[in-house]
Amino acid sequence: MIKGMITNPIINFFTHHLGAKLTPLHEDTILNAFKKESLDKKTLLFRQGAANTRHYIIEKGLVRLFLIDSKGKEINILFAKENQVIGDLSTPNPTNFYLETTEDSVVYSIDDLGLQQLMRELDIENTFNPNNGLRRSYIHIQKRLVSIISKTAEENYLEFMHKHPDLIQRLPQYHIAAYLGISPEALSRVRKEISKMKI
Amino acid sequence: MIKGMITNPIINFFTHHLGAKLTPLHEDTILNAFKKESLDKKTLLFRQGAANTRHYIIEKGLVRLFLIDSKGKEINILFAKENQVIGDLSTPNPTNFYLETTEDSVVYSIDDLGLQQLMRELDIENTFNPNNGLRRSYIHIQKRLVSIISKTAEENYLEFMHKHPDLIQRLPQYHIAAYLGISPEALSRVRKEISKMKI
DNA sequence: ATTAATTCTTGACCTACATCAATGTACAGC
DNA sequence: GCTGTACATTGATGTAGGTCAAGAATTAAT
Repeated sequence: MIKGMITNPIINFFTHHLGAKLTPLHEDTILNAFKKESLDKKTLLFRQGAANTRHYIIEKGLVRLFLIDSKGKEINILFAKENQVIGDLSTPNPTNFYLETTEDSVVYSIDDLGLQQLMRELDIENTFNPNNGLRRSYIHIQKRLVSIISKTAEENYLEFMHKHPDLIQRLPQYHIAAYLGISPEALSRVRKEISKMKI
Repeated sequence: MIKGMITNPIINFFTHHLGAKLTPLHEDTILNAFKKESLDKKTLLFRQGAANTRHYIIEKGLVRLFLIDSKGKEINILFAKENQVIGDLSTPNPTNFYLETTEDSVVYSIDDLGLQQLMRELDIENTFNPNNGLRRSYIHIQKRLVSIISKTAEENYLEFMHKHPDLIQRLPQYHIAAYLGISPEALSRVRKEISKMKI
């Protein structure tokens, strides 16, 4: 076991997010279950209609989950960066989403069946954990729904800024606009207003 | 075991939603873990700030989970009717929500600790079920977020109508408006347009 | 049945954000 | 270093839905 292994994003996910305690043997089993890939910026990992989409753990880079709405416009559902997990929960059923890198990235992936098998092997399958990832994701998206309904574009952008100052740097503005549910032009104007305020 | 027990909403929840197979002894354990209450319309089950809020299974009636946004306006997060489950996932932490009956209702409730204990006793905690309720709820709210971002009030109302024709009858319009994220006046105008179209 | 309380509708006006089009800016490839 | 492509800004104009206020229609209470 080399030292760097401890901070491997997969191991990190299993220990921190799921609260599992792992033996070196466990770690080995886990690492072997995932597939590692290095990907260029703007690589599509899956597209709408694909079945059995995989779960991805990001080691390096930035990835976005998005869809194309009935008017043909992209909406960003979720971003995932280093040590975060992303995928479509409706897997193995066909997805409505696209998953794409927005930077050169290194990712580990596993399909849903593989993940279930792994969880079973490790005997940490569905620990009915009040703080499990899905529960937190649900709470998060619920808040986002409320924000989009009740707050202005400016308020939502400011909140995004405070929560994700790094993403403001790493993403083009039109991707942030497509996450906030506004047009790129509107975001540009919001930013102008904010910069006025700060002076 | 009387015959009616089979269709008890709690037993129904455990068998259908969780896919558990229950012995009569199990059923007894489950039923004893819940508290039954009969409530008048507009009864508040919990309010914002309350800790350790309970999970509710509705036997009869209709209940809404809502919050009051930063501008003082109510937003309906979720409705639950017969055989449905409702509660706040951040329990046992303090909630941001209010839970209120919109009709005279009969409900069964359990606190989060009790539910976890029950699941452990029944040894059904560890079913890593890809179609579990939370996963479906997440997918549902994700769709709703996209709809609110990308569709018009009219499209969203029509969709609600098709999915929940019964709730259209049972809820006052301002509660539906507060679910769709629009004002009651706007909903009234949307309905007028729709009724024009139908003629 | 009358009255009172809720809920719904309508009109007038307003505002946040969308859309379209043009111009500016900054990187990336050669 | 130039040139093309991607991204951001700005202005002009349109529109969905908000807000406020008044009245109509239901529903509930006595």
